[in-house]
Amino acid sequence: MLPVPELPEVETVARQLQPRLAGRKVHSLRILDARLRNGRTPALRGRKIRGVRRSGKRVLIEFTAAPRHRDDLYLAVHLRMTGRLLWVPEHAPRRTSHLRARFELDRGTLLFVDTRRFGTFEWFRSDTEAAPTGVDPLESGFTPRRLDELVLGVRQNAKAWLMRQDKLVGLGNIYASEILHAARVSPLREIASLTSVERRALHRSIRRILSRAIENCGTTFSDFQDARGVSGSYQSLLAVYGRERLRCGRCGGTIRRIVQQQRSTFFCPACQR
DNA sequence: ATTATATCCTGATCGC
DNA sequence: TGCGATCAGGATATAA
Repeated sequence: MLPVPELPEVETVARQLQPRLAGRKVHSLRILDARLRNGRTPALRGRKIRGVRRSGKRVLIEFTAAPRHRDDLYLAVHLRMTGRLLWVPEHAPRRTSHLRARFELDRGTLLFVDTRRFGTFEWFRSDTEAAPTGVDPLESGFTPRRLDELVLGVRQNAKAWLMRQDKLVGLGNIYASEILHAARVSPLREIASLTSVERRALHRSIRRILSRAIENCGTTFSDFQDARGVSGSYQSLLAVYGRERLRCGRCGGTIRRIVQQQRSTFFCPACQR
């Protein structure tokens, strides 16, 4: 199973890149896939990387101003399905398939590899401009009250709602199922019909599942020099996703797979009401 | 205005 | 063994 980058995976990528890239000077950027050139690609020569962090589901790379470029610059990399940001120390000229862009740095190279080419580059001049529209579920502003406001008047089912990036930013197909299971809420429930007790459980589950995933993602993506970079223990954390017909670890019921919004949803009908 | 659906893309897997 | 069909899903454009 491929670890599709949702919030915890993107957080992990950003945390691992930060110490390696912060302070590095950029010699050049070569974009090899024209799809990554939406509008103008700003000049990078002479800029340094100030830092790398997560912004919603995107990796935000912050560049300093430079003598010839007076403004700060921000690049938001959206990994979508198969995008990988790989840091290669020194000059290790490796043959990499699906290479879409490469940053030559004063020490090492940053590669953007993306088999399915869904990934995107977006350039911004300030971090407010780069900020996502939805609420970050791990920020302090995401309170139970805020959740109440966000679901107000929405008539979608709980699964579809959780994946709306204009409400909460960062959840995808896998964690949406996991969170609903943790909250004991059926994915079929209309989101605005949840009781206050259920909404409270949902809020808790969103934060708990994401935090726990972040704690464990170090083992999911452990090695940025390996283009595969993915190993096993991720799967053992999943309570329902990909576990159709298996037993629910909480109640012993049988996990079911249904299709919502053309996407698989996994849940336990016995304990998710 | 809000919600549902088709589309992008390519490697892996499935069925015959 | 081979080959076409199907599946996977984040976000967006388009349709309802």
